[in-house]
Amino acid sequence: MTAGSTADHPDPSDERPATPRPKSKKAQAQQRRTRRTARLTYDDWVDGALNLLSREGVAAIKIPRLCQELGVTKGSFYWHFDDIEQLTTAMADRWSATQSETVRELGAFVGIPVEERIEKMAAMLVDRRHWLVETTVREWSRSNPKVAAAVRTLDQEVFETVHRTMLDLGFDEYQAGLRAGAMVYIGLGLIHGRDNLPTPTTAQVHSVIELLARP
Amino acid sequence: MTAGSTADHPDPSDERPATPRPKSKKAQAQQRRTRRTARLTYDDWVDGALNLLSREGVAAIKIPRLCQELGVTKGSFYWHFDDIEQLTTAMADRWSATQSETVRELGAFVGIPVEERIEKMAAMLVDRRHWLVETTVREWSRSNPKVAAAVRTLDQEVFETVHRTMLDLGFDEYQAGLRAGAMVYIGLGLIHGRDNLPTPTTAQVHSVIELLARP
DNA sequence: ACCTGAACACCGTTCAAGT
DNA sequence: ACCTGAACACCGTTCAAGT
Repeated sequence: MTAGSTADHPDPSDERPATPRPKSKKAQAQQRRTRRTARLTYDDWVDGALNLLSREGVAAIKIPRLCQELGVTKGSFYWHFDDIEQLTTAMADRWSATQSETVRELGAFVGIPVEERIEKMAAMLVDRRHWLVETTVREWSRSNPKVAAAVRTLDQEVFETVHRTMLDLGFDEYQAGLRAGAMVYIGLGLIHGRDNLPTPTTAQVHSVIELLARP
Repeated sequence: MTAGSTADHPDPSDERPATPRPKSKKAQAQQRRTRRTARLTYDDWVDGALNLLSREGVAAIKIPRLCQELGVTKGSFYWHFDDIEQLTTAMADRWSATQSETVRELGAFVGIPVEERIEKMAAMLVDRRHWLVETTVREWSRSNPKVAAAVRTLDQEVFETVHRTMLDLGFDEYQAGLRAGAMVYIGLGLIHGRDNLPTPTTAQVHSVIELLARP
């Protein structure tokens, strides 16, 4: 996947208006609630859409709904975007950037003692906050390739980190890959299956991790 | 108009027309390709929809598309169904009945030696045929509560079977629940995550199961 | 009993016209 | 540069009218 040209006509310079907004304090203040006169920028649309997404879910990402939210007509939307897919792509890009926080958090794991790492991983798995976001985003990823790509990157990053930890614990390549894979797939299973089966307790998660991390 | 109409009211006898079709060989032959004169039954619609689903995916379940497929107009659809949700519900019911095959297959596991059970479970996990169906149905379940319920039942049934196996292997209640949960969540993770991470080999799946099934 | 045909609301998309 | 307003295609739904 080169560059990011989603459409079938390659014109990279046109893909994203590069946000040439002057945006004085006046405009910035007006953005607070009832914006009426201030023109919208590309970023305003993406912000508004992500805002809507988090508040009302993936079903609310409809052009009329968004236009109502921003106080403009549908024609305005199509001045900024080629189609609704470009919007979701932009949303996915923005989300990817934001979510790098989680990746950094994972990267920091490598610096700390292995025992603590296991503790932290167990904590991340049981953290309900994560699940809410993850479920929404992964549902969204089913209908959006860009989001799917971002999720895939995160999954691989998680695997790498866990894999590294297993190697640091003294497992050979095969065993480390095995156990890391099991852990990551358990995590993915938890994200998708927690509604169908009794959610494991922190103690149980901890026990399983110990089981897989012990030689 | 409230007489015998299939409106949105509790009237069990009316809920499902009970398929009172005579359906002679003539009609049955005509159903093959270009049906034109034969009237459609409730079951014809459900069959056609499931057929479409398997051939063209969840996106093809549109009323105009289905009508074109069956050679009738949209009005016909609304004589048989209250809305599109009732169609998908009927499809889910039919699928649930079909899928009981998998459940029976699982039930039969309890009768065989534990070592073989583990073999069979590993085989089911690696069987690509399962994944294709599972992925489609589980994607569908995200937008259809009836399908979601059927999937949940299956998941619980799988957990019960694995749990039983762990108990039969000699684990106590806590350990059996722990290890069964880990296995099932790994399976769910595989269904959803196989595109994001390298798919484990049969040998690897086997190793992990042995790891979790060994005291 | 089963279906047609036309209508309506709603969403995505286009475009000429405005400022 | 950014937006309005009106149009069109498409999908879900309703309903009077046909056989």
